[in-house]
Amino acid sequence: MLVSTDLRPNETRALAALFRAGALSRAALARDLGLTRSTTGALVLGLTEAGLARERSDGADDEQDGEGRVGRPGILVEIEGNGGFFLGAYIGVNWIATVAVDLAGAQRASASRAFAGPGSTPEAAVAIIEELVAEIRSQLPEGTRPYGLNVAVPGFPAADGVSYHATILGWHGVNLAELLGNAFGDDFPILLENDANAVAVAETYRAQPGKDDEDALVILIENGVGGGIINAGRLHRGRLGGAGEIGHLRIGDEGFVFDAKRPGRLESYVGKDALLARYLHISGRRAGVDEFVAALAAGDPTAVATARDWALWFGRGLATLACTLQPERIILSGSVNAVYPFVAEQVEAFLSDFLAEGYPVPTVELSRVGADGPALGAACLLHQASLSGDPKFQLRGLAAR
Amino acid sequence: MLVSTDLRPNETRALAALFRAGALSRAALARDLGLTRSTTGALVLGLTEAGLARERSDGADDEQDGEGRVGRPGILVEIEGNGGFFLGAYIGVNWIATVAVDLAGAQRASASRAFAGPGSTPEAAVAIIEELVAEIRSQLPEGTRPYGLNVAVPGFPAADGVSYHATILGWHGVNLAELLGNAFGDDFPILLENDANAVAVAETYRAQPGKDDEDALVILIENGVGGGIINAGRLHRGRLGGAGEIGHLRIGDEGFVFDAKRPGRLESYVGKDALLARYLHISGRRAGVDEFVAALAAGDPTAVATARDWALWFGRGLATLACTLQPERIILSGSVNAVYPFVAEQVEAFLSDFLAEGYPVPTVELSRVGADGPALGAACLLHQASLSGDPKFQLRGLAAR
DNA sequence: GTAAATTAGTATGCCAATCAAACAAATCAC
DNA sequence: GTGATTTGTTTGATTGGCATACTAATTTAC
Repeated sequence: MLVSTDLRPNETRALAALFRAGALSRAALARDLGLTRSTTGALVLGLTEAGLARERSDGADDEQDGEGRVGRPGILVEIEGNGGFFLGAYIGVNWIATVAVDLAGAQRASASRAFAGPGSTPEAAVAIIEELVAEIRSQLPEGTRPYGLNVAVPGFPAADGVSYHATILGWHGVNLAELLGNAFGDDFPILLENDANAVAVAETYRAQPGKDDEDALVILIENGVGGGIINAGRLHRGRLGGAGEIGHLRIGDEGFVFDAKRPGRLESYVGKDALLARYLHISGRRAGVDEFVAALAAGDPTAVATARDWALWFGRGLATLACTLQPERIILSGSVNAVYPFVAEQVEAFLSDFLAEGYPVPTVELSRVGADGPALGAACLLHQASLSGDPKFQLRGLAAR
Repeated sequence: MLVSTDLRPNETRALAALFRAGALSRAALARDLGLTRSTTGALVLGLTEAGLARERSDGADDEQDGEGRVGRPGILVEIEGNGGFFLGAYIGVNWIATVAVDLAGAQRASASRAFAGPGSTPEAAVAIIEELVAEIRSQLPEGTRPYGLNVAVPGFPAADGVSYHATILGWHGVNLAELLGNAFGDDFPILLENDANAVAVAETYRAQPGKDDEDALVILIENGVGGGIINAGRLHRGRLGGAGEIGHLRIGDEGFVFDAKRPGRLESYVGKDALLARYLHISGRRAGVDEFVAALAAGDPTAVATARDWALWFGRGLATLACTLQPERIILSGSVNAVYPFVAEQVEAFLSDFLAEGYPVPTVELSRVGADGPALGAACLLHQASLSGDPKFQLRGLAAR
């Protein structure tokens, strides 16, 4: 009879090692885990029987630099994606999205729906998530049960750590965990995560095979400026998940848009509103981002001047953050990304000028993940928790008993 | 025959659990580790025989809220401090210090010596460390071999990750790891750590029993302003250990002391030089920190005005950092601490004003560890690595074979 | 005061995870 | 080809951990 069984510690460790490396021979895995080849052979046998790993058939052993090495070549073992699924969701201002990530870390299903965030109730959002989760679950192989659902929200828990504030949605003191718990019962564990944090994970989680200790800063620029911090491959949350709220970074005295209570903040210089307000101020033209970018591309001097001002403050902010956090990469996301290519040189020159000699200059890159970012990152966080051996997200496999 | 043997994974996990909790009964330890009581009993027997744990005799079971609980009371087991030692050193501008921390996390030995940092060679510093290490080793029980030496340095590795820059000592491109390796051979592993990072660890490592997931920001204020970031109880290093270099945070346009290349930085407003320069500007008096504090205590209006200006910019900087990192505690260290009590209210009012509603306000505290901070923190980092199961710092015990 | 309930610690037998050692298989170097 | 090297598997032995008892020490109920 086939039953679902919890994985033993070394099985989880083996999967984590396979995930890190992409694929490994049994012998290489044994070295990685500090076990003997015989033990590892048995381990891999157990994992394949449980449907969590498989021998790689395709393309032979191309990725491993096996060519030129003496001795019998190994058979690469990799994670079987269908071994498990992790759900992520995003409650945005305009839409709600859900995705499923498989055990191999690949996105396997997604579904989304328009949602008029401000003005809608949390209950309405949860109802939509419930429907979308049913939809993506139907896209997954028969009989699979996800390991959890992580919901990215544009807000933060209050000081009590439970009730959520999502100002941008007009929600205050909402117990989202309870609402979601009511909807999904005890099917699987449910988590909540700030959306900017989730995007940061989506942008960096396993961005390069074999590299899982990245230091990165992901910056989201819309009207507000938010961000997420990745330290050694792990999300830096801070006390309530609010670390990375760099919009309030005070870099000057006023700002392009003035805020009496908190003047001089980063977002009042580099946010979307701020950029367009500056353009209005210089050119007298009221434009959207697309129009502004078109003017910039056409060489309109007022647009160029606006972009230069913007780049100056943006560079200031990045330099400050680079000193404080010393990331390897800074990744930009949001609609203002369309402007960045026009000022990349200026910003990066400012950045490296500002940093002390010998200080590593981070690269500045544009987002790779698209609109699915928050939901994808939320799912990746579950994937990470499962492979790190967190007992709450303990992996399971099918075993003959 | 007694031989030294590596600990098995569960033995290390048990020690880590004992360290977190201070002391646990075998039954409580079993629950913590997810093992049965019988297994845990055997585990504890092994640890006590290996000289790494012991039953607590003193003061009975006071700390555990054992009173009023039904059932047979447990016998508390705690770490035997003599089970192992971790060495930390600090190369300062004026002195070199070394300390030893035992397996229970207690400081057990220290020795220091004056050192004219700028002008001295790295070789001279290493020679002094060698002597001081011999000195503190002689203070430890016979025959103990430390698990490692971690040296806190006022500098950072270059982009190559190896050669060190310590501008304040006048050292550039020094391969400290090699020099230390030559001095100590393969006696034990040797690490290097930035001094501000080490202080951050010293201030937070096991500050409260049972709490090991603190989010804190430690700020060092001398002429320069540096710092270290603790995220969930772990040091946030950034790419080369330079995270927390908040002195370059740009919070204004100029500064109390002007720096043409990087104007408006935090340290040009709140560093010791900046504070005293401001005082000179307002009062016309050239003073040291002690004199300034005396004037402040005496109610000298120019000193009060200076402190108010200082508090304003300091509050700005703290608010910015609190948003970015969301720490639970901000801990201040350095000679300027003497000024802080006079402006604590202003700074903290500014801080909570600036933070958004619902945002947790960090507490601001003054340093608890003294001059030994950097060396102590360096040693604590080794302690942490050992108990976290890092194979490089694998704990060992004596066992009959 | 005594009995019942509860929890801690230990002893015993069993299972299974791991190892060490040996062997067969597949490749490279010559 | 032959030898060297590395992989994967088999075998038997070891041991780490569990379930299940059992005894010990304390609180609660009566």
